[in-house]
Amino acid sequence: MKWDALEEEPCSLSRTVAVVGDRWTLLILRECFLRVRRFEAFQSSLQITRHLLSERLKKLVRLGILRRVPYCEAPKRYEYILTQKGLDLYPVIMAMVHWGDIHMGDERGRPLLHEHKNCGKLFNPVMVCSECGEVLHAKQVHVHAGPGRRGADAA
Amino acid sequence: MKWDALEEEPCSLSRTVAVVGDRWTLLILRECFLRVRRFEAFQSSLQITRHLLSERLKKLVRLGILRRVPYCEAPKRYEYILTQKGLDLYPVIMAMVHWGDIHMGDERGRPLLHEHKNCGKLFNPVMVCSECGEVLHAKQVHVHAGPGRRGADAA
DNA sequence: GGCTATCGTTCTGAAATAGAACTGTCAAAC
DNA sequence: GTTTGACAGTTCTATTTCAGAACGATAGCC
Repeated sequence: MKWDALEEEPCSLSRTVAVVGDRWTLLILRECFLRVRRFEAFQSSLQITRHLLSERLKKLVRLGILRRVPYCEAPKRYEYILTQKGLDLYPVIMAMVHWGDIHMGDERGRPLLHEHKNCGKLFNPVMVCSECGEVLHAKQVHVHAGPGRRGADAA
Repeated sequence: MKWDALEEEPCSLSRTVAVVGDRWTLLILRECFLRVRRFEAFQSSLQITRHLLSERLKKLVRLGILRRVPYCEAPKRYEYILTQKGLDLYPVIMAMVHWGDIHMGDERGRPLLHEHKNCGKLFNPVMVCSECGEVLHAKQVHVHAGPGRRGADAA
């Protein structure tokens, strides 16, 4: 399956995977949420090849997840900054971080701790139902075909 | 960077990416949450090559995300079923589905709708703070180095 | 001029993926 | 008792993608 084909599937997961479903893109987004913004900074902290970094940044800009903003006129230099669409990926990243904290940790403990400024406490991200506020579990969710469904695929 | 190296990074996101950071693995997990369990069923619904499917299933079993359970003695046949570790990936999948619903939709509407059996309503997944219950936004979170941090990388 | 910083592009070999065919086991049908 | 079909993989080759390193462009500073 090609990446472009994924984007056309009648499945929101496929479409999201088409955008962030490769390791470098996810790692680049992690850096974005850690306030990294410049080409050299991404490159040196990720050890990604410059070629791939350039390509991924272009893709993220094209998709409206990052904005390319000049911060220096001469020579022309740009920063890559998350758009609202990009900021909305926060739950995806945090869900992955949390799963890694729980299931892929080592004896030394968590690499990073997250503090919620609103309440001042260290927290875990929890996924809840928008309607009743209860914690979500796969077995309590029933899936229906929606209006955008056409073929056999789903999620 | 090699996949194995990713797993060793002092970063929970890297470690999670090492496991689910490729498109086929994510799509296979989607199918698992939709109750798909057998080799042929994965293959025909995903149009994945048999070779890759075989390899990915092995990897997921090795990592303890799926269990390979015999359902037929002669001939030996197996099903692939989510373990607790696998079920815990539900927030990751749902966060991606929700982002796709919001940002990658088309005019026809959502491909799938999710009903919460507990409250009986169609819902969206929402990520909240485990301590105060408020909705999480990237800008309200402050990141600290944790005990498992060593070098430059983080998330 | 020579040095450094920043942001890329270009090149070549190595690795992963796609696509199709093949293997093996067993049950049921003819 | 031979054929067909379902299931769960493995093997093979061509194509695509990625890694690693070098190269280019632009400008500021000494």
